Amino acid sequence: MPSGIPTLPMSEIPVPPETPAYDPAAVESTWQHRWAEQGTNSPELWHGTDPYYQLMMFPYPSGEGLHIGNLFAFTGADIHGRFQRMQGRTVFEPIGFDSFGIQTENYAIKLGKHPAELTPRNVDRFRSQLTRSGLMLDWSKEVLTSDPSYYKWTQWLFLQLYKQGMAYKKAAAVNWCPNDKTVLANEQVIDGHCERCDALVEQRLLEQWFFRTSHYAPRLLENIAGLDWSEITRQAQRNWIGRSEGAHVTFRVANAHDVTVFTTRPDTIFGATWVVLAPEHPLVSEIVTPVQRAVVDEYLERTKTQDVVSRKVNREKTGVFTGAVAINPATGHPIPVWIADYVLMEYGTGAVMGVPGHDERDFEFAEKFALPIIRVVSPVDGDPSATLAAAYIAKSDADVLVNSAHFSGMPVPQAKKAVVAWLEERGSAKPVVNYRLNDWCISRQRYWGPPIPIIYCDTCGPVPVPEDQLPVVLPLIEDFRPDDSGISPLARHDEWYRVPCPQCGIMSRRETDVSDNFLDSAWYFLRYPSADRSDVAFDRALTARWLPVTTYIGGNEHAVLHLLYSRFITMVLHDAGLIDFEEPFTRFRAHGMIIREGAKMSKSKGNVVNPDELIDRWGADSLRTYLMFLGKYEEGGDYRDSGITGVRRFLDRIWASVHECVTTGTPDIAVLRKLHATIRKVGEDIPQLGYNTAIAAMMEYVNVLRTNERAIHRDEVRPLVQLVAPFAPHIAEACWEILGGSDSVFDGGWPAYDPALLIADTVTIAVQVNGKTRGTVVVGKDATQADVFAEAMKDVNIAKFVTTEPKKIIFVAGRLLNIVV
RNA sequence: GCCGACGUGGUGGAAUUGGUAGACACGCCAGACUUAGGAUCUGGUACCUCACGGUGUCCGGGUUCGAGUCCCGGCGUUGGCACCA
Repeated sequence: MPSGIPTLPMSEIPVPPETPAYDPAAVESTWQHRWAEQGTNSPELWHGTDPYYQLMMFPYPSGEGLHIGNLFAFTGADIHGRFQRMQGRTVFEPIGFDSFGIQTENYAIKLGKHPAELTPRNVDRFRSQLTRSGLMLDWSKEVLTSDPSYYKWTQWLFLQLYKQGMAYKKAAAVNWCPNDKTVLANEQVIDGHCERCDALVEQRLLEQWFFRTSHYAPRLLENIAGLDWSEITRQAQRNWIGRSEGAHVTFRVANAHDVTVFTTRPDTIFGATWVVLAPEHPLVSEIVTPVQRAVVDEYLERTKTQDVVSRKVNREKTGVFTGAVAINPATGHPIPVWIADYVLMEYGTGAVMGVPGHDERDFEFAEKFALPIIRVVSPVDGDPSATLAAAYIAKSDADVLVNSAHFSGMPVPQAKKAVVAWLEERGSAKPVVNYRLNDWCISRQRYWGPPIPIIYCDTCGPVPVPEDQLPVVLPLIEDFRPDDSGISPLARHDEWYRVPCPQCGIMSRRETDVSDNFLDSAWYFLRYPSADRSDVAFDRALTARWLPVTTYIGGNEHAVLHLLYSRFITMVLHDAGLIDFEEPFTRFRAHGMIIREGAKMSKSKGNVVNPDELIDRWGADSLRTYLMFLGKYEEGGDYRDSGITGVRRFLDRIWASVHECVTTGTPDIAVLRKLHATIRKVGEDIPQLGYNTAIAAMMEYVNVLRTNERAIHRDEVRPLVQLVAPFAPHIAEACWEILGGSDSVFDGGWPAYDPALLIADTVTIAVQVNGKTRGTVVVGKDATQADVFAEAMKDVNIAKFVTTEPKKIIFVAGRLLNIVV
């Protein structure tokens, strides 16, 4: 042992006091009570220095209770928050419950209970589970989205959007889930099926409230570049917003309005041999010729009643000719105008030009209806007259236009601009950027949500409920279940919805839809600091002090909707002058998912693990640490029952070391070196969520600490207790107290490492011959290439491979020597 | 179809970002202490080989003194978008 300090001979080791067994249940309940009594986890929001807002995605309080996935997510966020606190920051780690919404309502229906009865029960269970998990939560700022004191402000928020012109009502074909009996947002429809229950989704036409998310599409996209977020999440948002550059091109139609199409390939216009409208396109009825009227009407009827699946999944092309003729603005040739449901009214202008030579869908359409196919793009050395057996999609920037008048021979990228410019001069095109992002439909024909605060008056029209009359309280009704009438359950209660108009006083009617559950969660982070205030949604000064959120941690299943809606709401509030920032989450990290035996945990697979049982058996500290040890936090991991024992042993050894340690003598220098290396490693890993490797490093240290029969010095364990504290807070507090720490270990700072102790006197250098490692040599830290080579040649197992004069020697100081022969 | 991530022992996973592959842990094997062990402690554990040694990070090429890491081409798993013009 290279230690300068001799270890004590056995006879001089003081007999350690009897070590009490580590009893997690006792330790954890003691400290949970103490934290609650002393308000340890409730920071001083007005005066605390260096505010750090550590946010975790609040849970929906399901009937099953907290599951291991929640706990994994929360623990990771909690460790990060506790670490920041130990760095001296004032950390605010709030919690609440997303207790409104369809999930809760459906669960209540399934149990035959009322959601208002079920919710408090579920929330209570969650509270106790979260508490016994040892999270540093500030319960004094809890929010509950289904409580009038919260949804009053959700309704207020709706009114702010309304005032800003960001909320509007329109009749829209909506996705109707026949099973949940509700309208679904586009994003809740997966391949034509309901995201929640997997039923086939149908189309229905209803009057709906929308938020103008599309208005913010450019900014929502541009700002992504400046966000410190997980890259997968940023990518998902970009895909969802879906920017594409192209042009609007106008086609003249005889005796009717012009038809404008959106295209990303204006360069292919010489190959456009028809124009096609979406069935819902407003120009359809105007354009159709009398001869074609009957067949068009029949087609419209067919597509209208068609369910979403046959449209989205069965992609056989259908369509009808309208009888109308448009003029291709590039060629001047007349081309037919068709109607087909492969064109979507929601995207672009609801009309496209058919370029069968260079678009797969158009090619199919041309084949089916025998429309002409013209090649207008070709590889440079290709034959412009070669027939097309399939759509040719330009793959190379070197592809050129052909059969395109004076543009023939021009490379595609250049032609995209040139053709638009040329058409623009003639007044038939202009460059545009189009976004995939649609407006957000927030109406729900359900019961368990905030009533939308609007009153319909026969004389005044839609009138917002005055802010001083909020909240519009959701009445307790027994017949809250939806039926397939398509109207909200509240619409069955005229005693509730009949109210005088706030403007003129005549008897009017409340809006009976409630708002989307995603609206509840799109602003909860603004509410937390001001949760105890009943006079404002959020206090302006407090908000300025605590927001934007410093670090937000959550699941990537919310990468698109929740995060995008939150960003949208924040932007609107910013533009309304109500807050000073336009992005709510400075830093966002997506955690991975916990799987078990290679599969996602689910009740149907029977592989769910119950955190309560695990805490009973092993303790919350062991469970927390084990969950973090499974794998990279941002990638998740595979849960196995057997693994937790290793972590428990690790904590047992810390417990034993704390009880056995002595204050006499001095710490062992080799142990100290390892300790300081560990302090550095853990301190570097935690901020980047490298929890698994941080734990491994601490385990390594404990292995070194407990090697050999020697007395462990207090100064060798005290910093370890601090390092492990974010992971295993209860045992750390108990150990901290035993070691004489006053107050909480979380207010005791973070140990510093001594750089001098990280520099070893000797280094081990790998010696390779022709790139193959043949051995190692131990040399002084400043050894030169010659020193190392000489040392290496003393080792016969290395020297025997060096039979001739080396051709070349590569030396990496402190690392390796490679001898090339 | 478009965009992205990943692929390492029996298992979960490490690897200072091009420098001793398999840290840490589970499991397994052996030993110690025990009336006992699903407790604790010690040692071993990628594969082939008695050994010398050889092989090895999905497969095939390449760059390099040196590749799990970089490049090209496949295969597989997985996430987002998708009749989006």
